[in-house]
Amino acid sequence: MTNNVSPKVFLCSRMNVQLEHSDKKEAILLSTLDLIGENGFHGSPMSLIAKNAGVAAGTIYHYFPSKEHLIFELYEHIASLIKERMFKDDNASLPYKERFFKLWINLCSFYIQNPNALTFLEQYYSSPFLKCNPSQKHKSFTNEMTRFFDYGIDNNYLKKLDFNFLAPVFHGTILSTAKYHISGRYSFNEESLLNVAQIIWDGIKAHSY
Amino acid sequence: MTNNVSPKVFLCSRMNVQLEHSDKKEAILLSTLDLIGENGFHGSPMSLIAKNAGVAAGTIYHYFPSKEHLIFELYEHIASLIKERMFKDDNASLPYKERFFKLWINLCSFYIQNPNALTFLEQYYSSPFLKCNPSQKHKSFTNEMTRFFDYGIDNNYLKKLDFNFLAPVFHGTILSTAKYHISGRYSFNEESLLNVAQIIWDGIKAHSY
Amino acid sequence: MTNNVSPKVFLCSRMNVQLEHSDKKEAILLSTLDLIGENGFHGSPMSLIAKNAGVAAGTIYHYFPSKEHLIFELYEHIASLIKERMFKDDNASLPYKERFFKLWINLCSFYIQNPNALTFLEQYYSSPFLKCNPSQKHKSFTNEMTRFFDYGIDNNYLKKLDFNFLAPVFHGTILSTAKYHISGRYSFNEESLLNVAQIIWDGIKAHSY
Amino acid sequence: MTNNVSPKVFLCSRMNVQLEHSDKKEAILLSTLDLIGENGFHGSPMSLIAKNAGVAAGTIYHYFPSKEHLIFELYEHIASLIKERMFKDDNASLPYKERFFKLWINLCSFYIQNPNALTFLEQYYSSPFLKCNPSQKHKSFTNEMTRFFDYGIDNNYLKKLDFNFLAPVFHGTILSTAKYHISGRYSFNEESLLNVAQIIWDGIKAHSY
DNA sequence: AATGAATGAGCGTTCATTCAT
DNA sequence: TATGAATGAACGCTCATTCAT
Repeated sequence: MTNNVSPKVFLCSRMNVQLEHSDKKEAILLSTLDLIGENGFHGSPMSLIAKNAGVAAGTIYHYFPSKEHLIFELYEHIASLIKERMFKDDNASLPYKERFFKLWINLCSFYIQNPNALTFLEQYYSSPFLKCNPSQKHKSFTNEMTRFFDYGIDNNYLKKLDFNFLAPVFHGTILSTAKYHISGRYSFNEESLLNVAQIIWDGIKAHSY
Repeated sequence: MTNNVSPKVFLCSRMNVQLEHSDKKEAILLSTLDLIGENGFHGSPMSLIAKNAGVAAGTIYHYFPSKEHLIFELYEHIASLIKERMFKDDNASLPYKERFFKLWINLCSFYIQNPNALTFLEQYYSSPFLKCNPSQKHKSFTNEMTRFFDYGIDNNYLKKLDFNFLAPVFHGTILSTAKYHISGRYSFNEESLLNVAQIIWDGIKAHSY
Repeated sequence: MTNNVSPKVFLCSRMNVQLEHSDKKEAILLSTLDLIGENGFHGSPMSLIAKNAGVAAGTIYHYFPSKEHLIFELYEHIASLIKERMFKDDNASLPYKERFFKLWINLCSFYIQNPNALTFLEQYYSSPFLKCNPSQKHKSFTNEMTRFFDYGIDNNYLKKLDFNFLAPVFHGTILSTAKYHISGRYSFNEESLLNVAQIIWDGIKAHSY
Repeated sequence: MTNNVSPKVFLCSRMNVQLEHSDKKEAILLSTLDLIGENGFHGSPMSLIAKNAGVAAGTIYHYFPSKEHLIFELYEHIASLIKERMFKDDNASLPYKERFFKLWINLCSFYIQNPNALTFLEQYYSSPFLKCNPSQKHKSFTNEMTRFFDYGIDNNYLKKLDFNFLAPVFHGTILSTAKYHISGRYSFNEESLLNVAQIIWDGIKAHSY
């Protein structure tokens, strides 16, 4: 992995971009991410989030109308971050294969560097939260991916595969790989991540390619 | 999908094998699965599990010493079921590729037919539950998969890939595909599942194959 | 102390006298005494009393209409036992001083040999149980003591003291001494018990005596 | 008795010394004392303690981490109070006999004026609470008494008696007398209390005295 | 007579949220 | 804006008691 900044600092510094209007709000979001990442929703009462953020419990309610909204807003932040990080050095002029590897590695590295973000997302997706919120951020992310895969198919880099086949393959392998790493079962480095991405690439690349 | 029995009945009928000594215990486990599948751990208080199972709250504690144990036991049941279902028609004398497709489809179909089981497992794995229990069932499942992949590599059906690369690819795509289906974003049928499995197969099969 | 039979066996054997019509009832009473002596009322659920007695929970209700009645009946047993033990070798023809020491030592020894009985009584008296039950056994015991003290006063062995002054002095020192012993703060033997009784005797004996 | 202030007000006013930082905390402690005094630990659920104190159930947990801690803190308060009250007008320059009577009467009066405190202590000592906490307060109280008795023996006011004989005699008679009074069997006034104390004094005073 | 599964009211405790300051 | 004491509904769990067998 090229980025060796510590996960929390990294995430924090990115958040500053959007949060600079209030140190407290940022502190609350980070505290929430930390705690949920470590202990899950169960283990993250508002009182602890407040304490961990260095604010009073009531203060959280100046920034977020409820715990549910706080979590939703954190989700949106992380979703933004993910999109930004994933496509940060993407460029349509690069070779397509290289772009694919970049995207795959970027996202997987992000999860590995920010395990709390991954844990949070897993909890978020497997909770009743999502059911009411078909987040705009998520759609935007999906659109970007659709465009990328369509481009690959249209230009004969990829097999003619439905996006709905490609998406789970792409994202599912990334998630599982990152979770494998985080769980400690295997420690991936850049080379081994490339090996996994290569499997996926071999699976989706056009035969002629 | 060939099996069109409703998920709950299916799961129930399999469970009978191990639970026939008590209708109540079975009802409690099924109620737990239903509720956690629908509402998560949060949304499944013991009182509701009891009500949903048609028993009194205290009755649960005749069968399970605590909510944690109830959930763990449910996990073990589902893990057993998964292993059984996945390998149910596997046979070393079949062509390796066919075996691979069978395994992939079996597991993915199980999740699709038992969405509550999938949701439950997702919650279970992303909770603090697993951290203390490196379940025997899970190890046994992993061993079986290791053997299957080793066999494929040794006999030159698969590329020489580390099991730690294969496992996330295999399981990650299955999970994501099933979740895609369950979320309603795309409705997979047997043919489309085969298409996804084909992607993975293309990614891992030996070049010579 | 002359009696060196183990406390439980002793208590048990005495109870047989009154309980021989049913081993189960006896077992339940003894189990109750044991558990309450060890763990208090809190720590003695009916289920545990049953288990400890080797019977089913429901069986207790064949012998006792409720936990409260069970405890009351146990109280009555112990109260009987105490009276019997205390006056067991009393005899109006013995020297009065000797009789006093015998009574004092008999009761104190009983408590020391049956710490569970003492604990039980302490709990019983400091519970809301007594408030409704001005037990007949207790009155009978009190009557006997009144007679003994009146006799001492009438015959000029004792100062002319109100029974209501003598009773707390007599019983209070016995209870405190036994509790001191049981708590382990000091290990009384027959000689040291006599020393304590001597203090009381010195306090109540007639000046002329 | 010289002090005829009502028990609760008296106890309350003394507690103010240590509790003035919070009316609620004081109210909770007093409510606990009242209820346990009346109904025992059993009959004093947190919900009732809260209601009786005029606070919400959850509020108790701002002041005490658990019911066990609440009870322990109440014990410590009462133990402090007892020591303070008992020795409040003691003075080494007074005649020893007078000091003895003062101490005996002070303690007995305290119990009589604060029957809930006595009931509470009885319950506390006969519960599994004490077993883990050989309270500092208790030791300090014991030390003070040891010093007092040693002084009496060294100066030939008292017989040469082991402290372990004197302590149960002293405390046992006080407890029993106060309980006799509280139970309503006999109504002690200052004179009759002195009569009881005189019995003890006659029992322990040096022959030469 | 004896069982023990089943009950459900009630317990100690937690925590999202409010509001007086 | 910020606090944190206060709230009370809801939780996981216990246990005296009942009753079909």
